[in-house]
Amino acid sequence: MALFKEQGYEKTSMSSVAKAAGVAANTIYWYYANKDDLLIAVLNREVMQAMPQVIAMQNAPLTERVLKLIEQFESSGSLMTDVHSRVSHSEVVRNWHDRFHQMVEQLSVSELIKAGLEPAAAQLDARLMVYVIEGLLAHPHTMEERVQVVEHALGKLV
Amino acid sequence: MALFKEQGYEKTSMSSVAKAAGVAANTIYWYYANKDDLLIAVLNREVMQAMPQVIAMQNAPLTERVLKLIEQFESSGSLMTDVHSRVSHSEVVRNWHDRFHQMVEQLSVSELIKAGLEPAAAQLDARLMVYVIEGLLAHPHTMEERVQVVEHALGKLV
DNA sequence: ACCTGAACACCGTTCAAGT
DNA sequence: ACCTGAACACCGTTCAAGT
Repeated sequence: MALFKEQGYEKTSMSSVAKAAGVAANTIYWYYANKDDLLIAVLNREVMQAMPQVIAMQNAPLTERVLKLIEQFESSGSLMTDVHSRVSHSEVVRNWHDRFHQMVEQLSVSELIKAGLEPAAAQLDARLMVYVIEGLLAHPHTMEERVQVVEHALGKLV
Repeated sequence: MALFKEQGYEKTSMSSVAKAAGVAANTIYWYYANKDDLLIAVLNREVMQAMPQVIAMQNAPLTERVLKLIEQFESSGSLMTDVHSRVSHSEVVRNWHDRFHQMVEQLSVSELIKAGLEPAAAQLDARLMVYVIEGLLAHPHTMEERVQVVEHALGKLV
C-alpha cells in the first residue's frame, strides 16, 4: 500500500512489493489474481480509511466537507489517476471505478438536496461537482486555489 | 497515429508501430527520442487537425462549440486519459499537457467574456468548464447525456 | 544520414515442485 | 495451504555495425 501510494501503479513492480513483504515475487499471486487486483485491494483500504472521516463531518459546511474529501484522496498520490488509466485495461478496475463514481455522485446529490436543491436538478449538479472534484485531484493546486475553485463551484451550483 | 488512437498508449508497442511502418523497432529512435516523444508527435497532429474545426465555428452557439471540441478529442480514443497517466512519468508529456490545458482554458475564458461575463469571474468559470470537459472526455456518455451536461453547465455559468 | 541485428535490463505472470 | 526457483513472453531502449 505504501509503495503504491508513493510511487503510483506503474512504477511499483510486483517484485518490489514482494521484496517489501519479504516473499518471492510469485507468492503475491497466491493472494491476488494479478496486479490490478492488488491495486483494488489498496484502493478499498484507502476508501475505508478516508470515507468515515468525510461522513463524520455531517454538520460542517458543505465547502469544508468537499475540501476534506479532496484532501483525503489527494494524499493517496496519483492513485486516482492510475485508476482512470487502468479502466480500459482491466474489468476489475472498471467495476471499482464505476462504483466509486456512483458513491461520490450519490453523496453529492444528497448534499445538494440538503442544501435546498430540487432532486431533478441536484442529479446534474452532482455530476458537475464530481467532475470538478476529479479535476482538482488530477491536477496540482495550491491550497488557496482549491478553496477558491470549490467555493466558486458551490456558489454557482447552490 | 492510427495504432495509438485505436489501442491507446500502453497497448501500442514500439515494435507494432515499427512493423506498421515497415522498419526495425529501433529505427523509430532515429526520429523520436522515446515512446513519450512519439506520443507527443501524435497529439500535436491531433490538435492541429481538431482545433481549426472548433475555431471555424466562431459564430455558432457556445454549447455547440463545446460539444464540437469534445467530439473532436473523443474521437482520439483514450489518448487524453493516456496523457494524464504519463504526466507524472515524462517531462515532455507534462509540458505538453500544461500547454494544452492553458489553451483550452484561454479559449473558455474568451468565450465566457464574449458571453457577457466579467474577466475576473470568467477565469474561475473557465477552470470549471475545463474540468467538466475533461470529465466528459474521461468517462463514457451517450450523446444525449453529453448535451444535457454541457447545457446544464453553461446554464449555471453564464 | 538512415537503418539494422543483437543484446540489455526489465516487466507481469505461469508452472511444476517443494513443505 | 502456502511458498519457491526457474522459466516464458513480452517490453522500451541501447549500441556497435552496416550502407
